[in-house]
Amino acid sequence: MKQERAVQSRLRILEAAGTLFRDKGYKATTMRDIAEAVGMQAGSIYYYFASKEEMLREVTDSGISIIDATVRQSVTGLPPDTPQLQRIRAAIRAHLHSLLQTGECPTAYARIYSQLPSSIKQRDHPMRQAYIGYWCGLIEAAQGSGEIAPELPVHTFVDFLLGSMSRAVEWHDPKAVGIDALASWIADWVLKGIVHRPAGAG
Amino acid sequence: MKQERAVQSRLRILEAAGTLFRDKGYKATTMRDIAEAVGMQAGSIYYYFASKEEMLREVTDSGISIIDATVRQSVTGLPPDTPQLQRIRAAIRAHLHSLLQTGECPTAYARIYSQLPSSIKQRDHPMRQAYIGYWCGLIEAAQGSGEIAPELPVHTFVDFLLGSMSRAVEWHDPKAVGIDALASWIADWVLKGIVHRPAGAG
DNA sequence: CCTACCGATCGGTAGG
DNA sequence: CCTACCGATCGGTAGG
Repeated sequence: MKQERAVQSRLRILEAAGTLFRDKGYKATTMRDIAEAVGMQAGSIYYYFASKEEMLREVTDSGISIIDATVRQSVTGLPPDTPQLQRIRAAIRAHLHSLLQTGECPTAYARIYSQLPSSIKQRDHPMRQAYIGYWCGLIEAAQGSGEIAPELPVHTFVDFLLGSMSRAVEWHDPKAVGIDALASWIADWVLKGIVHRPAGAG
Repeated sequence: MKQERAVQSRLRILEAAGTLFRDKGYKATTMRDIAEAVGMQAGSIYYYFASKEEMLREVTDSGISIIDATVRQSVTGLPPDTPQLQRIRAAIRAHLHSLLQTGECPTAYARIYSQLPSSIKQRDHPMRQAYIGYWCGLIEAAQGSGEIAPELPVHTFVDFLLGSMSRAVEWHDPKAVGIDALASWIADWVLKGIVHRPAGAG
């Protein structure tokens, strides 16, 4: 029916907007860019969205939601006796997958976050904090089990780790290194370090 | 004399532009924003700069140049017998200092790089590659001396490390953690890892 | 969904 | 450096 079609068009527009926001930034993307990408006239977008900012809101909401859900599911799906370090590894892999492979919204979120209007940043803040808090919980659980150094400043480390992965969208080349290999490397680097240990500890 | 004054005004404009580019992004910053920040009229800026893009070019040039020079000097200034790992530590500290403390251009560079016009990206490419190459050399030297694991994929690791530090401009809070402390932590994390080693190796 | 259009604002220029 | 202004383009609206 007609409502089905409208929902489809809405999604097509949102996908085009996410792609353009990701590639050009929010301000640099015009309603006419988005309209052209879906074969419409600029004014027609307002049949589906109240404003440009509403589109941005939906793209960022979708971005952080997908990342959060992907990571939590990947950890929840592990056997109950999985070591904490393996949970962290699964979370790293899932986070990178969501950023580099799920679609345009998570990538757009990682790329344009710093220059979002403050109204959207405020709205986004609780979800972002919840996601960071989940990661802190993962690290603290590994400290509790003795797998991670107890003196590690957890929150700063989580900021560092999440930031390092967000930046991967700028330099990762899927033709050179697969996502699973990259995730495994990054996990090795931050868990075991890169110094040479001939005895093979870690 | 008058030329002195003109040079000063040029610098003031460039500093204001860098600050605004850093905080709002390139497209979202208008010539009228910049003019207002230095107490001029919008048209007056064109007495000093041919275009908005010329200002962006000077800001990004200055940004990467400062980062590159700061890091190289910090390593060159070390005693000749300094271990390779200590050189890497010095480079991490210098890179973070240049990003978080030197001024607006390095921060602007790190923040807006991904959305630069391709003409500027192309112009910037050699300097960027040279900087990344310098880091690869530091890591390879440490592999040569046996201090870093020989199987480490150097280029990917450098992308990861530089990206992780660039992102620190988004989350670092100088009131919570000083730059030197942060640099030391990050060096510990990627060199030694965060796993708990009661024996205290590394 | 399109046509036709709006007020505002943009980067940039002419002339002083 | 300012005043005054330009053509283009922006987000958004009215009416169908």
